[in-house]
Amino acid sequence: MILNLIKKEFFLRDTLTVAKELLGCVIVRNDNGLIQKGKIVETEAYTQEDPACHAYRGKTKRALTLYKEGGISYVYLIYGMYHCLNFVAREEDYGSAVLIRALEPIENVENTNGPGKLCREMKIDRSFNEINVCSDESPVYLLEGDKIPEKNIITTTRIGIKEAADYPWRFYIKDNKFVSKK
DNA sequence: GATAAGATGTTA
DNA sequence: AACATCTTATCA
Repeated sequence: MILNLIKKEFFLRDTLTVAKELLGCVIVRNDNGLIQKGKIVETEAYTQEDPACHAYRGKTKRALTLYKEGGISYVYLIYGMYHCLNFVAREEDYGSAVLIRALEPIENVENTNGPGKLCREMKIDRSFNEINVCSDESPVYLLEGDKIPEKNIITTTRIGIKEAADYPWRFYIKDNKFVSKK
């Protein structure tokens, strides 16, 4: 099976659409020739109008990445010990991103059913912030994957936040064993 | 400069 | 259910 790189235009769309269509796509981690791969099975959307989003309070130093043009990564540290991997969506000057919450292992990965875990497993830290994920020259990039039928996509509320916790902006693949648990 | 809270994971 | 542990944002 030939897998194509995801084009930048993919990210320059509505954040919820990007979050939904990222399901089934493949994250590739190239660590000096060591290749790790995982299929995205769970995502969450965050936008500028969303009180739970880092970009909600404007262009702070950390949120600056979110306001850049889509197609790059956004990595931040949470609770002082865990990294979270996001992909920036929308055009320049609109702050939004899609949080990757869980992967299904494909190659050289195990136990990636949580945002902090998948970053630890793939050795992703803040030096991976703002990298282009639409090029196979990058240490982390994305490939087109299975098209997930609409009926197999579950839409529900997000996890681990207090603000706007009732937004149905979390998406995951139905019956997939690797989705993070409550 | 100080302080409070956080898009989590592990352990008991 | 508690805790580990530190960056970021928001005050003063």
